Amino acid sequence: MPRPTNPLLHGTLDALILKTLTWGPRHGYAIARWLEETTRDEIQIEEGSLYPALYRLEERGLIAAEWGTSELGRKAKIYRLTTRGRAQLREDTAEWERFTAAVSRVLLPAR
Amino acid sequence: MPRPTNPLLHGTLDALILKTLTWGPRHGYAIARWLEETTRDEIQIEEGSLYPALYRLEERGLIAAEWGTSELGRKAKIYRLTTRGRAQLREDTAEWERFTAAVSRVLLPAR
DNA sequence: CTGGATACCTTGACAGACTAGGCTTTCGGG
DNA sequence: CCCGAAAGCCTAGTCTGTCAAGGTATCCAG
Repeated sequence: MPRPTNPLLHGTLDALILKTLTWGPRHGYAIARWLEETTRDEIQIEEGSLYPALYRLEERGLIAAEWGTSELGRKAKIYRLTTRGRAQLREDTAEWERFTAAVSRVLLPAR
Repeated sequence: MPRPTNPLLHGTLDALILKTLTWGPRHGYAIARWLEETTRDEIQIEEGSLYPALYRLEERGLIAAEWGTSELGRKAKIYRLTTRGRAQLREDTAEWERFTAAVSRVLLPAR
């Protein structure tokens, strides 16, 4: 039973990527693996979503890329969080908390 | 300063509408007003999102419509939750809880 | 040598919220 | 009496962002 494509991810992926990079620079493929592991496969990161997201973030100056080498010795594009990215993450996180709190007030009242 | 269009809403609007109708039948306009009030304006329901969403839900048999009269005596389309809608809401809510829990594990670790 | 994992990239489709209009009716104020 | 705002509903088109499905190249195991 494959998980249906998840519209809930809309808008949160960027923040998830930024947060991942707070633990240190990583290449794209590793970011996806780490996210899936951390969310216990609850959130699947498709490569067709991942790479466009990385470009978006780089273009906005929130992350910076540099070609390097993966742990396994492969060529890989290593991303790191910029100062602006760190600030954006704070904003995104706050926004996300406000939003989920609002939805919870509707969906899960009296808990 | 208008709030930028919120991609986070993607996918949650349907559940919010269904949940609203668990408190009794309402017309579209009232659903939007109730949601904005309950979320303290945190979530703005645009009519361009609302009405298409209502059609979607009606087409899926999750809500049912009937022309009637609003509290102010105006002509209004009154929606009520169907049995299938109630079941869908349970699923959507569970899905939403799983998803937000996963995101929280990433975004808000060690809390 | 074949298949799978690692790693990156891209095109096109699609879903869904939003913009920006439009319509009618009612009501209150000037 | 007129005008504007609020109550209600509707929709065509745009935009954003995820996804499916392809592609490339390298390396290693069997």
